[in-house]
Amino acid sequence: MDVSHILDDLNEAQREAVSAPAGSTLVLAGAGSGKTRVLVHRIAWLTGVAGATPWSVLAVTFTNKAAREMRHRIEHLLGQPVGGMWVGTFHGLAHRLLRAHWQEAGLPKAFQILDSDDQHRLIKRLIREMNLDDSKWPPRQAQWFINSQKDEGRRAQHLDDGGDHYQRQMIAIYRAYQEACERSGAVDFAELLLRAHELLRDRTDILHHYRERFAHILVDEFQDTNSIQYAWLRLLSGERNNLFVVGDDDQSIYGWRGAKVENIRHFQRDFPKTAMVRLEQNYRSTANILQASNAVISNNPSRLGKNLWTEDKDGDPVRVYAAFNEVDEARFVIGRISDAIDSGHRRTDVAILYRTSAQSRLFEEALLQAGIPYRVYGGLRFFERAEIKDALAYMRLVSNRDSDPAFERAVNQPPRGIGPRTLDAVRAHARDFGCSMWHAMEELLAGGSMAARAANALKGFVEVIEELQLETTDMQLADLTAQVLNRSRLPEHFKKSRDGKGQDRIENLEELVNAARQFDGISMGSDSIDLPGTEINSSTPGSIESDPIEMSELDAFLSHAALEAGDTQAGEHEESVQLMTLHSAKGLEFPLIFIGGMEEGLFPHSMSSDDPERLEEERRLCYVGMTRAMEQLYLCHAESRRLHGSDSYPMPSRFLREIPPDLVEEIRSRPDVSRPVITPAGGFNMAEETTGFRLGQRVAHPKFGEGVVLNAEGQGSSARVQVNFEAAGAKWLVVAYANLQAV
DNA sequence: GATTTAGACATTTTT
DNA sequence: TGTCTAAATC
Repeated sequence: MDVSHILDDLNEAQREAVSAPAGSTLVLAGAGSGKTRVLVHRIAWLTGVAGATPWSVLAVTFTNKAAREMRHRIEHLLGQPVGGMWVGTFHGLAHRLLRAHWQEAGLPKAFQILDSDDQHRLIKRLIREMNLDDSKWPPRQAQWFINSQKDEGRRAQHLDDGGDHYQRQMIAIYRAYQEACERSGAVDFAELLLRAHELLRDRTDILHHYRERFAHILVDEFQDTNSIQYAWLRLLSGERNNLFVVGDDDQSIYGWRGAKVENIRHFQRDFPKTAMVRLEQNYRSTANILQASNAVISNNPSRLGKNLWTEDKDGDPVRVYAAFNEVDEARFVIGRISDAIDSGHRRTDVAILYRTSAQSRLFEEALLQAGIPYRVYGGLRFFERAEIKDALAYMRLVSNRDSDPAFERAVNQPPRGIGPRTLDAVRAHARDFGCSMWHAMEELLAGGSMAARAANALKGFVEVIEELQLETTDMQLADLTAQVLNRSRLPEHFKKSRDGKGQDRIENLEELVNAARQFDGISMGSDSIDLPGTEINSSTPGSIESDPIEMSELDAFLSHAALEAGDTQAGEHEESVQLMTLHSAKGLEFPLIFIGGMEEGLFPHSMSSDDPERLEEERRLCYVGMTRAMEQLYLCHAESRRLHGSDSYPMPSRFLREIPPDLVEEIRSRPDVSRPVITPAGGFNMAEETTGFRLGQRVAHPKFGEGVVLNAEGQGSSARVQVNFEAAGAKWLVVAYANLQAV
């Protein structure tokens, strides 16, 4: 294999990282410094130059998308497929381990994965069953509690309530939840990681096997790892310490979800001989954009320190637009986008970023009005849609009748006359005998003590599932799926709905059959089943793991649906402007970036601005957003914004002040346009005629300093204006007495 | 069992 | 202000 090109087109720091000697390596990779590139070239270097087999390489990412991209780029660079390499997400890899060693992990063979929605429903149900008031004990909070405990590696029995009521109750819910999961053979996302960790921790034979095998472990986005993921990596790396991690502490924006930036610092402590490489040359943005971003992030005290530089030209200044209100903000942004498109930019060159998803609506409306196609990131994904989950629930019952979450979902969907009272009886019986709901239902039916109507309804359901199970044995996955639609009568049910979504739902269900067919096609080709989030090896000679993973097509497909929820919108690859939250922009780049809502309270968000650590994370989020821009960066804030129904007069974000003024071009609200004002008399009027000031105009007050005119009312001597002062906030002033000066 | 209405509530999200 | 959920009602 010709490997000469592996180091050729890399800069010095990248080369140093890629060819680092065996042992632990920490690569601090700034935004746009070629992070993925280094990872991919490192793998190529290991297998091509250092003599490692693809077999011995484990590469871990956070998202399926990142995993796919990495594999793709490795194969492109090496010019051949790399079988045997494990490239996948933490969850995908943990899942694979658990499938291979389900017995040792204490799981049923056909264990199923609960997604967050399943988890939420289950917890909600349990809280009710425990006779707790779910307004006092919100399921969301319990879910958060359970997941954060698992992320820290803690089981319910390890926890101590410390005499605290709240704590005690949460622990009780955690315990009940875990028992319910065991009964149903269900594993949630956090459980995948925790179980996989416990498996390696408690079974030295298995641990040694994988330590032997994975001589090279590489981790992407290391700053996003949580405690259990880091523990898992340490366990697996063993004494060899061949851990190659890439990350950027300045881009850590998922602390709220358990990610520990400290892991980067701990890494150097835990692996004392770590080689550290900084990638500081940026290949993405112009010098002005980069300098502005550097200036903002430098306000964070706890950084490892990095200073990005570029050989690129200065480029345009960062443009800051002070909008009159949120509508004006959207109008301005869309106006600039039209201009950019007219002057030859593609729509896909442009992204609008915002802190909260609710902000997208105004931009969408403005884009719609301007007739510019757009795409919003986020939202429901294919396998998360209600109708899809309904169908999957039937499939889950076919695979495992003890799955209570699936039972609860499918039993009366479509409605077949099984009401809350019947279900309560089934639940009570299941709880009393510690069995699954399916089992409880069978016993109740056999007992004959049930009302005839309820019993018949339940029998109808039993029949559906049993028929399905009988007739789909040895059936192809796609045919099985089609048969599920037939027997469940879900399509007929949605056909009846008159909310306009019925047709969409039916089409989605048909798409599910297609998805199953595609999945079938993939796994038929290989000699083992393709597990989501991982790439399958061919065969391992005589080892623990060479035991083929015994898993039906159906179970593989169900796992795939949970671990890889699919795209937001099917087939939306049209040339369009991209809208997304700042969080989902991480890892992407666009020639033109617009960030809206640069206001105190919104960004940094009010829920994060009291705590210094969370404020730092907000600043990192700002840094992430700014560094997405290649050529032009627009930052917008509004003088007034309607938030939850009432008006607010936010101050411009502190992050704006942190940008050196010489890098900024301020854009004023169009001064030639006066806005109409409604006078108490009832008619329209121009603010300028009645008060002498235009809306949006900057004025100075002897006591309050400078501000912007937001509103005006009244006439003559009673004319008043509302001014948003930078220091004092929004105030109404009588023009005749206020002594305001235009600035 | 479906439809309507009232009430709560409102960061960020992948697996 | 807009959306989502849950009780209330037909």
